[in-house]
Amino acid sequence: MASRPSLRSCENCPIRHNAVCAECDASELAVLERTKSYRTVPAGSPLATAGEPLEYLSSLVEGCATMSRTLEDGRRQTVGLLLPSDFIGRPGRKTSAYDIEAVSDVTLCRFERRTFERLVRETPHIATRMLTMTLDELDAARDWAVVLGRMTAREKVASFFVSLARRHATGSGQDQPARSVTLHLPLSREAMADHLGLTIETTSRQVTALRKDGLIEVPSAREVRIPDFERLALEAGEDDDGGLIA
Amino acid sequence: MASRPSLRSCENCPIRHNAVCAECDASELAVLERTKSYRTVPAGSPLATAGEPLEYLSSLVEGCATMSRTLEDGRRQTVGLLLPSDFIGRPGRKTSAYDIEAVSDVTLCRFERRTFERLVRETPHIATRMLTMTLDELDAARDWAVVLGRMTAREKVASFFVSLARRHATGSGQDQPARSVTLHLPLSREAMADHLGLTIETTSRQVTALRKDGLIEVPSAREVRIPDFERLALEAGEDDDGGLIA
DNA sequence: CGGTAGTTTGAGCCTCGTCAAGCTCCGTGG
DNA sequence: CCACGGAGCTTGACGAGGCTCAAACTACCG
Repeated sequence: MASRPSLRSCENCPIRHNAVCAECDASELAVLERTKSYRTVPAGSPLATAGEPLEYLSSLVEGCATMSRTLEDGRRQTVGLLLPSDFIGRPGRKTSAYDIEAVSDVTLCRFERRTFERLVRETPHIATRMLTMTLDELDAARDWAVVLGRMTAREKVASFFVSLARRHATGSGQDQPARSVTLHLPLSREAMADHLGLTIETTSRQVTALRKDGLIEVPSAREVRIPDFERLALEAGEDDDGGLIA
Repeated sequence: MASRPSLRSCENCPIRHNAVCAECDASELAVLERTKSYRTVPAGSPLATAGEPLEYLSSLVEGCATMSRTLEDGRRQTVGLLLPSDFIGRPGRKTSAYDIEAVSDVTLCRFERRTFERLVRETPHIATRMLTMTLDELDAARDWAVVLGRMTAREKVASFFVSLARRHATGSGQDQPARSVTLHLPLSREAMADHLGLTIETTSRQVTALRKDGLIEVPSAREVRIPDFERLALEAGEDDDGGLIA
């Protein structure tokens, strides 16, 4: 959680090979190092507000944030879970379409919006990486729509743990989660509920049910151990290839 | 529905200014004209199958298609409604992530996948347009997640008509639907239900309810007239700016 | 030890899904 | 001209899954 000693150098950056800069060569990195700036914000702070100007575009370096929209009557839906290497903001747009909130202490690698827009225009390696990342996010958003639209509460909760385990694995360079994994939950039950389109009570009940069925262990409210990943993935409505069951 | 007489020329193409080619200049269009080919497919035909190779990337020129995923037990969720100017397929990926099905007779402007990938690499105007369109689709997918996760059946159906009216308006060059609009529904009740994460029965009941409340008129099962767009938008959980109520 | 935020559990209700029947629209054929 | 049949849509009755309201439990912190 603490900042790395030499965060200023792109070479040692923890998200060097996954973020928007992933395809950049040494000379392009040099340009980025001149224009970037870091900012850390404590858990609970807003990083952006729906409809409000967003002056900086950034990569999330450390921590976790949620992207959500809240309706007048208080209903809230999280539309994206932001983890290290994820990009925040949209080049070419002055305002944020969503509320973005740090759910843990967060470190950002920021670029002034106009500067970054120029970088996208003039650096093909950034433009192509940006496109690839956006296409990946689009697939993820559509996959999540299947969860929101068609899955039961139990499947939703199982799907959430499965996707967290997957991102944890790819984040640490594996391409498949190990058979058994222990996850730290970045989200409270309430934030999980907002992500899953459920109430906090239903979410909690389903966590309990999965635990009683031996599909997960819950050492503390913010930790989940998955003893058999494949079995949980099946519970989430997937086949063993990791695709949704055809 | 019938093909335009001179569809071969990009200049008169109905989606010239909205599709992936929108930013191209005359010389770039000339390249596209050499490599593109048209294909028409009848309503009900598959354009792609989840997990199967997709040889051609294309722009939808005329008609309507759905992008969906079906679970083993038959539950289906539509994750995108494809209308003229929408892009089909993902450069850099050999297979389709979703089932894509023509729901009306469809005309496609196609490019062989490898050819198009080269075009994206070598034509900045295509790459930037591709990025803009993908970012727009991402926003649309996230907005739809709010509908799927947090809206009631009534709000879902109202939201669908509202978004159809908006796309109808922007497709015909306005930026706001007129106060009263008549829509042809491209989707059957079943396809609507799959898009909304509802059953066909609930969808039908909510259409009836909106009609009885005077929010819509239903001259035939495939037509909807919206007498007061603002009033329907409010029913869909939006404020008068077209954003979701803050 | 008391206070508070987060979580879990319980009881009852409501919305939406399920199952089933009936209706409308059309095309076909007697 | 009407009987027939099928697909798509609507309507009804009923039940279940998830939401609401409420209370109790836990962990953490002053």
